[in-house]
Amino acid sequence: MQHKPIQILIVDDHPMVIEGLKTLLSDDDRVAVKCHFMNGTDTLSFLEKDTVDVILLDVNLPDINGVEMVPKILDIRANIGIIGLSTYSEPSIINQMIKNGVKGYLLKNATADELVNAISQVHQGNFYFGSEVQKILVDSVAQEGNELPKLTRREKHVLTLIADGKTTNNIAEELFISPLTVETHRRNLMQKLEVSNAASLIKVAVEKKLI
Amino acid sequence: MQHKPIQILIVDDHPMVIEGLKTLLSDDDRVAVKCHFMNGTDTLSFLEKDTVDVILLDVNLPDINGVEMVPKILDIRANIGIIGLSTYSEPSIINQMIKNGVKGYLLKNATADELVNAISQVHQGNFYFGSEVQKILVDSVAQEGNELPKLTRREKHVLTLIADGKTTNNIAEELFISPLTVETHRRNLMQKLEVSNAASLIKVAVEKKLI
DNA sequence: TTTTTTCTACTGGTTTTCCGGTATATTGGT
DNA sequence: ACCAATATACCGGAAAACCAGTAGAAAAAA
Repeated sequence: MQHKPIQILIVDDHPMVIEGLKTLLSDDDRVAVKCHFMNGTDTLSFLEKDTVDVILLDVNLPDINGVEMVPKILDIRANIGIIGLSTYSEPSIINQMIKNGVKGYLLKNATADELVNAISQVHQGNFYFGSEVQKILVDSVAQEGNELPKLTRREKHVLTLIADGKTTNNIAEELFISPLTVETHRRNLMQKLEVSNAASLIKVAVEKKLI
Repeated sequence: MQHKPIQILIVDDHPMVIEGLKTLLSDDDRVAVKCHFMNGTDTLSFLEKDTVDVILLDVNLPDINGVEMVPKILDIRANIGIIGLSTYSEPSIINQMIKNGVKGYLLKNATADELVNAISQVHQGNFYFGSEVQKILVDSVAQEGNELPKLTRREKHVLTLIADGKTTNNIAEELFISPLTVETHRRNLMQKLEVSNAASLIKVAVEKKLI
């Protein structure tokens, strides 16, 4: 006996991607695209009234960030499976998405097979991640412990001022504190980020997106 | 009398985008998608034997960069209209593409209307750029003159070593030159990028994508 | 082949950063 | 009220960076 098709909701602001997904999924009768939305708010208000089994969620929406969408969706319908979709594989975003509760993640170069696979796996309560995405997950496990150190508010502030080319004295004047204090902050920053001068301090700060 | 439909070639490595484009264009009988390829080499070898009127060309291909594809295509078939396609609007890429000879550029959030419009305009020998893309073009004209200073090969090298936290002496050893020379390079770098210390040097270098 | 740019190198001096510590208010959370 | 984290501040000294100016080789462009 034939199962009832898995109801799909597509959220993506690119018409061509929406149409593409619909076409790719139309050949397979295990899935059925119920509807689509091109922004976050419409999606959420739809979910208040109606539901689906699996959501294909683009991370780059015009109104609400995809990462923020996930908990909002799960808040309304806890048992919807969410599959993240994006063009490029940015480790930080993928990690965030997974933390927030997506069950799958695909890049947009996924094939129809991968798509249907992901959907049915996620619908059964399993996880499914595309091969590139898996590679990223492995990498991020490998460098576990390399978590970015937490900087205090003051340190972040001083950091940006250093990046602006201000000297210790400049910064001290600007913050109405002693230059010696500023230096202490700078030294703590360098220690936390494991560097030995301001130049590489800025480099790793940019790399770790602290600026 | 009905015109012969404009023959289209799609080049994109995302199956869902290909299908989406085909679907979006299928409603309009002024255009006809002849075929598609998912990489640059296949595209070029096709063009050796056959041709089309307009190419929809993704800038992110697995093998050949989209920017480099443009002259290669025009080299084979000078009178094909090329429309660039990308997800995000990066000014430098768009400028490069235009320099290389694309007649249109769209972001992937384009609607079916925009697509068909762009295609027919380009086919008639005109230009067509999406609204976001136009904004970028205007911006890049507005800040003309703010061109990034040209760094010499040596300067770039020194710059990266500074970013790695190396001191003047370290760099001198590594390059087998006098520390005084390295310092001269550093000073020239700071002058060219209009900063007064290594920290902000790195910051602007990153901003201007020199690292 | 000239001319220009780039790479190299120096003198001499000032400023700033960096390092090893130490230490006390202040604030935030439980 | 208490403890941890944060922000504050200091000393003394070494190291490195920064500034202003000059200038000769080498390489690239005209």
